[in-house]
Amino acid sequence: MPQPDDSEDKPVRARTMAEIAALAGVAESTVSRALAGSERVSEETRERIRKLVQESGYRINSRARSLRTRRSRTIEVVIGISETNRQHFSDPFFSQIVAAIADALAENDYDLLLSRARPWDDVEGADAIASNRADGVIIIGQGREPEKLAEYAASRRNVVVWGADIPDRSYPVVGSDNLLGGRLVARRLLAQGRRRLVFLGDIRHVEIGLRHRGCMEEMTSAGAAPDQTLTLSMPFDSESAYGATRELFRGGIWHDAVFAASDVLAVAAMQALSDLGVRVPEDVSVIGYDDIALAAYVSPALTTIRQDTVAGGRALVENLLTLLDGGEARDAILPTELIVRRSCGGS
Amino acid sequence: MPQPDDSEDKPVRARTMAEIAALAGVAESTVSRALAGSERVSEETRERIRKLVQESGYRINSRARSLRTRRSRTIEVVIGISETNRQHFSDPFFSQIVAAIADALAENDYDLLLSRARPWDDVEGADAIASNRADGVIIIGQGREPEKLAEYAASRRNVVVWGADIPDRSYPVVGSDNLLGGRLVARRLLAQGRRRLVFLGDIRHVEIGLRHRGCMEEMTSAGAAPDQTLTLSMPFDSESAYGATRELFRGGIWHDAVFAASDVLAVAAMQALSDLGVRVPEDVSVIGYDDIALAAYVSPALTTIRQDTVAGGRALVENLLTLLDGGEARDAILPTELIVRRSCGGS
DNA sequence: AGGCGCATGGCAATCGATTGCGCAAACCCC
DNA sequence: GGGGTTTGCGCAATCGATTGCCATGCGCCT
Repeated sequence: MPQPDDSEDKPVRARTMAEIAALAGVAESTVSRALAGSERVSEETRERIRKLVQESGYRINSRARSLRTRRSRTIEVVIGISETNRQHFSDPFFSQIVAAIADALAENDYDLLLSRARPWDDVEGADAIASNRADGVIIIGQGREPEKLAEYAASRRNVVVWGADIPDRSYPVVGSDNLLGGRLVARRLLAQGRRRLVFLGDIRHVEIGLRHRGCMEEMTSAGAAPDQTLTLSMPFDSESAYGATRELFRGGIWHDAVFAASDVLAVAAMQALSDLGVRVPEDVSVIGYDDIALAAYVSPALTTIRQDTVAGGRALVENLLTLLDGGEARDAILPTELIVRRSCGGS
Repeated sequence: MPQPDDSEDKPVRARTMAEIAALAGVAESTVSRALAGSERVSEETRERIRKLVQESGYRINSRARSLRTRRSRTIEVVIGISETNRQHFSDPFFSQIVAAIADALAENDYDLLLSRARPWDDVEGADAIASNRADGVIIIGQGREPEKLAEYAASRRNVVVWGADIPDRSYPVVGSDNLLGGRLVARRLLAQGRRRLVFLGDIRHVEIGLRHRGCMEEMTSAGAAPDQTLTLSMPFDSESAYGATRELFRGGIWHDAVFAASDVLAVAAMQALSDLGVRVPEDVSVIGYDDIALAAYVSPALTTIRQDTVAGGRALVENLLTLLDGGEARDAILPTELIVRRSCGGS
């Protein structure tokens, strides 16, 4: 018969700070301070408590903690692009930037809450949606209704946005120079002698609109007749781009260049061209936007505008934490660079 | 001079339930019940409170709520694959499945917390890591140390895992049949007359190991000499796969097929082959695993084993919620299917 | 020996919402 | 009009950690 045993190796599970306190023979407040590393508790006591915590597998209850401290060390990330559904989160560009944000947050000991809805879309659902769950919000993309975003952000000092530096915004932004990006694309295509462009993407999205405008302005000022340019509006998915491209080129090759608003669209367009026997880049040049990881690995490799997601994620997080700290955020327009690869005749 | 105005259109901001209660002239408890839709509060009062909540822009403080209710309606998602860093979250496969999980959770009004560390990696950092922040945990991938995962999960009833049905596990799994997947790949390659295979991937990962084993077994039982097969171990990133493939084929084409543990690796391998002037699929067949969105759009289109992320995400969430509800989870081995495309000579 | 100061640690209020229990008003019936 | 039910609400404890302020004990100085 096993005798009751009070030896030290018995692993006592502790669930609350009070239990740890009892174990250590001190008050709850002391445990709290010890765990916070306060100088008010002697090094010796701190060490004893730390050990107890280890052994008992105790974990601070972060809900109670953040109720009291009014901070949760959690940041909410919202993909603002999609109007109809959330699936576009699976676009590699978005997941790359979310990953970058996650890493930057982790370095600062923050957690990342992936939001299921844009906070300014007032849900009519009778319930009051719970909130106060994150200390700050990072919004990816200004979407098609920047006014709503601006209104939402106007009353808060804990919102930063990945997007473009547009007028009337009420929040700090980090992003690439979309106008310049569009220009760079146009210049490259013009240098190649291409003039009959197809633009793929929904220009109602602020950033896409700017890319489009930059490209158009440059084309026009170079003397290309605007009516040689076709703009195909479409959502952010491969299927749409594939279908539209195929439809367009089915009758023959009149256009000689495709500028897609994102790499995902560009890759799908190239596939459509390939399926139709149209050669890239000989017959048609294709340029994308984002420089997702796979861009370099498709065949032909995709020429694209690089958006530095790692730098972007870091800048977003830094700005947000600065804001939360009472400081001022600094907008960051990241270097915007054309990466020339085979799809437009590069090496 | 603006006169003080008490008209009803003055938007009173309320921050706590107590304030709403004061506004409505009832007790806090009544507000709580009203918002919860309790029958204990008259429809009339409920309506009045609802209206007040709307006008005042009040949001329930979810921290206080979940402290009290002991549920947060939040699920933590952990990418268990990477041993060294977290960057692999940007692998399209992982982001697809995270997206699917996010959607399934949203349908059930749960939030998704993206974790920065695997909970069983005991951080030696002196601080007790906060916890109790999610009601349940979804782990993607069993990683290279399934025992640790098993130990972690053994003591809880709120963990589900995307992975393989291996012995000694202590948690429900959802996943594809990796062994069968490997077999299907081998059969296809054998049918094509390919016998000199290269396997790309880290077989220490449980799932990868099974894919590898299935493939090997099938090859061997078909009489292919095992020593004709080369296994290249590597992490989950494009660069490694590109480099290793290039290195291997630089000297000439001896192997006639590549089976990569993931599509990302496969695409990179194809790029390396293409850069070396090796033709796919004429000289070398390439098959991947996952069927990420881009697989159909690379050129040549990638043959691969499809993992249904949408069904998987849904199954994971359903199982987890069932567990949380006190029910029993049902392991789900999803249909495992070879999608034949050009990269192995398909249409 | 008395007094002062510092180092440690405990008390209790607090964060905001939830909920078991009990009370009061209203309504019914006889 | 009185007793018994409903119906609708309020009281107060509770979830677990944090923190301002006070209390205790000890060493040290004069």
